[in-house]
Amino acid sequence: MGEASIPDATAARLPRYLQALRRAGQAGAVTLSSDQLARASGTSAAKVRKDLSCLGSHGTRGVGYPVAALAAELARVLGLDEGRPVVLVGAGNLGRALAAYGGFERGGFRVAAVIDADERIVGRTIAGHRVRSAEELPAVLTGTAATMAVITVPDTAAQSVADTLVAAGVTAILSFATIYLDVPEHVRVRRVDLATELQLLSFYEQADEDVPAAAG
Amino acid sequence: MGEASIPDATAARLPRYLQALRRAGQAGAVTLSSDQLARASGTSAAKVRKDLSCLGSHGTRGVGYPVAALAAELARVLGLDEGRPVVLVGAGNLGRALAAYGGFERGGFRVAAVIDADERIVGRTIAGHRVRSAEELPAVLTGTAATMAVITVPDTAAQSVADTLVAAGVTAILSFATIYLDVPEHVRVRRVDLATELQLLSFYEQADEDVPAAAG
DNA sequence: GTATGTGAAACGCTTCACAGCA
DNA sequence: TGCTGTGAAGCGTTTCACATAC
Repeated sequence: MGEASIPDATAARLPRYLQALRRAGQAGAVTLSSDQLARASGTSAAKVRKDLSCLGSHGTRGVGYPVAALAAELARVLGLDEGRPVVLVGAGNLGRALAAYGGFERGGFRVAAVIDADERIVGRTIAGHRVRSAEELPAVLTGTAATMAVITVPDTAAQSVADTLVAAGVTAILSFATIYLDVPEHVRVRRVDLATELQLLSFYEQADEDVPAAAG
Repeated sequence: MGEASIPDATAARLPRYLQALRRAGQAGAVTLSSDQLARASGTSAAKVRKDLSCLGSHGTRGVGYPVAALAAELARVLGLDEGRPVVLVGAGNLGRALAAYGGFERGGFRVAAVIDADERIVGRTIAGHRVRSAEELPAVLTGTAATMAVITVPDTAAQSVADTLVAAGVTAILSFATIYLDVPEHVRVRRVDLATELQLLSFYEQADEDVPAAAG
């Protein structure tokens, strides 16, 4: 059949394959070999083949993978067939930047609403959306049928926002707060944290200095 | 001894431990058990103990880990002893938001310079830094001795910026571009991508819908 | 000839279970 | 009694190598 059950490590790479395929398609490519796809998505050819074999056999031996068909298949598996509604909570610097960044639309999503607790911001228009107040959050979620949310509020408010979101039926949260959110088991949270990423890079820099003979 | 060689999976969790410890310390905690630390950093007690054992024995049986001493040790291992200089390339919406976000300082870093190619932005002051032109990049890197950089420029410019950074001695890059950067082996790149994160969340939502019997 | 699809081996990470120490 | 530190077992991921198909 198709995707019986996809390993976590594979799932985490599917969005990157989709991105690489779309870019290659826009550049005019009709087929891509596992090696080319690996290069464009920063993995290895063996991983690409193993990963894509989870979705069924879409490649042609001696030729490669059909760019358009595989991109469509990946979009389907990822649940991106139609612009999925996402609610953005927090219209501060970061929230506004993300809304303007275009990452939502580029990724196949639709900003269904923008929410902020600060009354000075409520009513403004950001990325074509009138910012709505925190009190409206439950009603907005019901109205838009959104089950995905992005949180860019300060740490102190993040847990309370998450609780409200979960109570209103949200099951997937992308959080830019630095704290670890406590949510029910059926809710998926992914965290993005600038400081953590930089610190990890810092660690590897230091480690490489200590052992400079690695690439003898 | 100390950290003979730290596994990748462990290294990736060290920043989270540090964050949790600093927060607990500010809240007045003196010691933390592996279970408490696990809860605060979103992992498991077994992982915490295994991870921290890589750094040597810093815990006390029957008591837990000393918050202040362990935080200091982690900061040392991560190379955060003094505010490490980081160069921010790209002063658009996202770059400005990150600079204002406070993630650099909170993480133990210092913004050494802000760079942008847009002449309309050059000369403005962002987070206390006068934005400098792209031509100044090599000189700025030499002058600040920065080896870490954050890239928030458009995809089309990202590879060229990365090349310049690498040529000027940068060995760690945090990129918000969606493309995969091609860099020499000794350079570490970490990518943060809103669309990828959302797509992965979307996949798990869809998967959970298809198999709703998972949690009996 | 060229590139996919896939079993099998190798590797690393996580979990378990408990000895050891305060 | 409570919690750390750690060998060993269990599990998932990556890599390898090659049969298979175009």
